[in-house]
Amino acid sequence: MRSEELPVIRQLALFANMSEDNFAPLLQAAYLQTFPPQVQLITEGDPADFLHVVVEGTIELFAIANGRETALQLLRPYSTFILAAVLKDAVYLMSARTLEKSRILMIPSQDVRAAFERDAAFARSIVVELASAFRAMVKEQKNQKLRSGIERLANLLLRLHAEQGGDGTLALPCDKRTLAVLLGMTPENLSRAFGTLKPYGVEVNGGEIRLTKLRDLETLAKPTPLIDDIAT
Amino acid sequence: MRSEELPVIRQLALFANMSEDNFAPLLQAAYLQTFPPQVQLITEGDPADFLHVVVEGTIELFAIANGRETALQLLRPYSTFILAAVLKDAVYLMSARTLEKSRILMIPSQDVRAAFERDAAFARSIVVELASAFRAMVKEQKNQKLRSGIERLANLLLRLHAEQGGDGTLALPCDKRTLAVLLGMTPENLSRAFGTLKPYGVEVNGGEIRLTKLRDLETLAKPTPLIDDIAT
DNA sequence: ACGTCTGATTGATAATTATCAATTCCAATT
DNA sequence: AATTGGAATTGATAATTATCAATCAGACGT
Repeated sequence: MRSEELPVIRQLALFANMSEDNFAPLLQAAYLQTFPPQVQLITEGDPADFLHVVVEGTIELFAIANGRETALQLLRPYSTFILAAVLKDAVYLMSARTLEKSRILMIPSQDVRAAFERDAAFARSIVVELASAFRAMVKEQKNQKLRSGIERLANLLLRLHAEQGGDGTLALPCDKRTLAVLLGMTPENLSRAFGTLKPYGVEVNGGEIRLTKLRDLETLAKPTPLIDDIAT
Repeated sequence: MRSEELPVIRQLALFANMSEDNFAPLLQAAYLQTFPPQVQLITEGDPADFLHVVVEGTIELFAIANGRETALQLLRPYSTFILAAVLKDAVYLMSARTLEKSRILMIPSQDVRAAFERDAAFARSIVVELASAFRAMVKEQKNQKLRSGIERLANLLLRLHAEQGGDGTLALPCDKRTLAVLLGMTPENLSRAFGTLKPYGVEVNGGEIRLTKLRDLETLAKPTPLIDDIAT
């Protein structure tokens, strides 16, 4: 793999502390590919052949059972995904598709596992990444089981608002259909939830949202760092 | 720490491949304590000072927000918990309490992190353990978002049944109140769900369950390895 | 055996969420 | 400008789940 992205990849938390001797062969074996929107990259149940890194675009992790589909996570640069399956040499538990044109770095699983054995700094980064992913899942679980749909939406809006500068406006990261399944509700209910939030200063204009009564919205949402902080 | 459990602890997947030189000091710093039922061991939001290992008994991981409480996991020997918080040196995201008299091994966080740095085999075990925990959370997320309450109960019964020998009977691992919140429903609804499952051969007698129409129950539950297999 | 307590169940009702159908909106074409 | 197709919204209704209240059952101690 050769590309102008190499320096930025090198700087990712996962690779930053790796020795050059171990980084170079890892990337040599990797592919950097661009995919159009709505392409399914991986399918749950398949063996995990590659560790994926989102370099550009948006990826949706989703799962299907009983004819129902749900979204589990939305990934933006620079996130890895299915690290756990790669490390356990197991099958994928989630499927992944591009939501927009996306560039994905794919590193063969065995190379990742080999580098883990050889490079202690990489091993440390892997563990931090994995622990973070675990904690994100725990938070999502709490979000899902302890909050109503409206509360989940309110908190998501507050989080996006904060992430995007906190100037009173925010842009939704995907279409509302995907947002709905991500929040664990139907598109129809999401529409109604936005309606319910109108008295709390939520003005919707397509994918652009204005929050005019932050205080009120926060009172409703009751955000807590133990669910809503990305970092911790 | 001195005890007759030392050999069995040594055999746990997490420690089995560790060098004796690294294992001994890790356990020297650890505590093995017995707790009565209904004791809260850790509280979400507190800094993660110890890695916990259930040596005996049952532990419930739970979380509270908005005045609601939910159970996230039930742990039996020999499971570790809050590994992620320990590795990230972060606060607990979940609280833990004993459900019955339980013996817990507690290893100071910094010793775990130090051993991770020093012992490559331990590092590998940690990663496998963490990856497994992550995948368990993903499965639980899918279980929660893709299934109705009755389906979740049906699948849990099938899983317990298989774990306990598959002879047509099974014992619930905790009281029904805890079981209900674990399944993401109210105790009242769990009662009714059991009622709904009666035509599918589910006979309830306190915590003892008989499954007399396995085929029918499986048709309803539609279990899938991508949610219900512990191992994968 | 008796009361007492907690957990479990049942009934009645309300709140939440899903489903189905029908528009409406909007952007991309022709 | 008209057309078209997908997304979004809205309305009507149903299913699911929660809540509140009351009762019941069993374990426990006296």
